[in-house]
Amino acid sequence: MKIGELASATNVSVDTLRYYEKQRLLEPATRTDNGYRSFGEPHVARVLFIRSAQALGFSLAQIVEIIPRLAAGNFGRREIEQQLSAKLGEIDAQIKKLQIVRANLLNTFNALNCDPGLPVSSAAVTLKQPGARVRIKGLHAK
Amino acid sequence: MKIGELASATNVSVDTLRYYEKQRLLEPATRTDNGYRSFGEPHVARVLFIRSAQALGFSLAQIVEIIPRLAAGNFGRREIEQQLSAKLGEIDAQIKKLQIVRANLLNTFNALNCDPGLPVSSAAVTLKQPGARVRIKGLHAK
DNA sequence: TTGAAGCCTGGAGTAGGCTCCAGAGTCAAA
DNA sequence: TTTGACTCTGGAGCCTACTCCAGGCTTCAA
Repeated sequence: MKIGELASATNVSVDTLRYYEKQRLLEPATRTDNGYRSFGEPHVARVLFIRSAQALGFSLAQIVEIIPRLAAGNFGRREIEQQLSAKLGEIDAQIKKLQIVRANLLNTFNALNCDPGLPVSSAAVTLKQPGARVRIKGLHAK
Repeated sequence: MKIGELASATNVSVDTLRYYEKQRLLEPATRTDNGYRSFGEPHVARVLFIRSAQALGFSLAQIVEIIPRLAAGNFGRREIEQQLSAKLGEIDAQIKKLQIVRANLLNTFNALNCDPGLPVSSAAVTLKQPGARVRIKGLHAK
């Protein structure tokens, strides 16, 4: 199939597919006489694999590293488990970080609601990391 | 104080401080005879404000927009509330997204643990968006 | 035959927030 | 006086994952 067909089959743009090829995420397609790329079913599977791995939070750099080892078959369950569990840890850390930001934001918000409407001029917010109280100078929480 | 001192006081690199000045996040420092920048306490407060706002998830572009209005005092509580609440929504959306990714990852992981250790060769993972079951072909969840 | 759609290549641009560099001047301590 | 730390400027580079472009060839339907 031609690149446009692969694009439709995978819902990935032709530009992106050429980019994947250049990044060695896809094996170079064979070429027809006119120089057009010719892809097969394995390419469809590969693109879907790439997209799924991305959805799991893996970067293209990580994926490009995993692929040849999968292909060679020397990628044991234990290794896959390690990669997945490392990724799980990263995601949990990221969620935790966002939750801290969220809590900080909420504190700022609450401080705002409880305060008399002072003029905001040289406002300065100071935060401490985990679940910190937020002070807004000039709008200050007492 | 010199730029290195401001850097120490705020725990922000000199490069970053010059970058902030260039981006108009910091008022241009006055200069001493030798051309060195000279900062004062307000600059410390400003840098801390910038970092705190960043910690709350605001981009520098958003911060640079907020600052002059804060300085001018024409930034009402309602407007601040709107900005904060919009940001809260963004963060919640981001957390939700990560939780989906996390669930997908966990599914992949579980599928792995329940399966007999088949050789992984042409592995292909397929995902559906929310809380989807994950199949790993060649390692497949039957 | 014509025109549109699709394909090719190499290369540049995008966003965001820095980070690093060269080459030169300044300053303070030993 | 020398050394080393610090400062200055303008500009380039980094990272990720694309996205777009020009200029040119190929294919296909009308």
